[in-house]
Amino acid sequence: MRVTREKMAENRERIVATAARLFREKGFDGVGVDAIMQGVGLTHGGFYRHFRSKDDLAAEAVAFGLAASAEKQAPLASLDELVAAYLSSAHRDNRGGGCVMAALGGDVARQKIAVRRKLTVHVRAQLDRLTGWLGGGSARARRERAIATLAGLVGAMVLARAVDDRKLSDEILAAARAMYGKTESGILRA
Amino acid sequence: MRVTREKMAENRERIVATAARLFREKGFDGVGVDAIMQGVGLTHGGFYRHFRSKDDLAAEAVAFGLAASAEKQAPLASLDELVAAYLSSAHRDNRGGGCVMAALGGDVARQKIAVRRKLTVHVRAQLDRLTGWLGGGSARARRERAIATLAGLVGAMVLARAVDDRKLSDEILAAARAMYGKTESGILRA
DNA sequence: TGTACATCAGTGAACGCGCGTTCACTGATGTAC
DNA sequence: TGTACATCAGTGAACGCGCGTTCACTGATGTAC
Repeated sequence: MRVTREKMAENRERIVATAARLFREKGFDGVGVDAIMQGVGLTHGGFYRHFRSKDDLAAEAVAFGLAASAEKQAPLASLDELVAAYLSSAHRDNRGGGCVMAALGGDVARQKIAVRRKLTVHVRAQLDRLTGWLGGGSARARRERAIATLAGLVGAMVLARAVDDRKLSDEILAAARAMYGKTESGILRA
Repeated sequence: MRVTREKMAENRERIVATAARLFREKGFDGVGVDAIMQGVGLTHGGFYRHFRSKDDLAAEAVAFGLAASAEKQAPLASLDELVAAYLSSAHRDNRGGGCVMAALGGDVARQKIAVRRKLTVHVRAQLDRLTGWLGGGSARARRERAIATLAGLVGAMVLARAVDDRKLSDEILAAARAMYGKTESGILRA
């Protein structure tokens, strides 16, 4: 049943991508190695030809999800575009393909150090990016606004997903969009 | 081994309180019935004299944690006091005794409906409370600011806990305190 | 290029383990008289 | 108030199940000649 080297590399990538999606959807503890391999179309036994443990995969899957976020953001040219995309109902309803911080932020604190470190690097990068986009004020003030904005975005998405009422969820997203985005009316601007 | 009715009631309460703490610390899937009962000083078999299932307990434990938050907030007289208490390093380091939204917000979306409903009621109450505290502007503007503030507080706590760097974590809390609190300099004010 | 053999990606049964839940049992509590 | 008995909170062994991980095996791939 051996497969070509290219096929094996492709399989490995699909395992990581599938895990990145399932972990975000159901949490680290909510998905087993079996479910991930089944999602890829393989059987669980082969998993350990690719990874030393489930924790190893978790670290790679988180890195994959964070890299995907960074790629998605690359074409965005302003804070307004980012806020509109981030605080959309499409993002809320696409937990498995969305922001790792919002989907797994609470779980990451309980994960192995490799996972936490990768998320920390990402947070720093996001803050730098936001600091660049937030005009006006001292460097320190811009940095503070970047932190408050990132926190607001992540928190709004967590709440919009946690709440069991579509109208309230939509209201949370709309209010957060108004406060964190929109260059004209947004309040977190210089 | 039968115990008095009062003792039984006390045991039940201790199970709920212990579960509320452990669930916040380790997540719903990270704590077993056995660990909870051991935390109370009982054996796991007796659990089902008190609750129909672990899910049942989860709903009660979440309600307990939310009620505890409400009680803690009762003596607070202003947004500034709330923000200072919420965005403290003591709160960050006391996940088991702190905000349910920050500790379990990400997990709640995957829980049974009873849990989600209880959290939703709490979010509404928190927003009403914040709306009352945020002076100035139209009712609609105050409500929007309340939502952005709640999101910012929860998001800042999630990030401060997720990040694997004490200095960055402290910086996140400090920046969020500056932006969401402090009547004078806070930016989310009318 | 063709052949012979070694390698090893993937399979699926099996492992030990911890989970949520059940149950026969114990013995102190609660109650009927 | 005191006695006899029913109740039932808590115990700890046991249940089926799914988990992460291991392993003997298969057979296509990769390589040496």
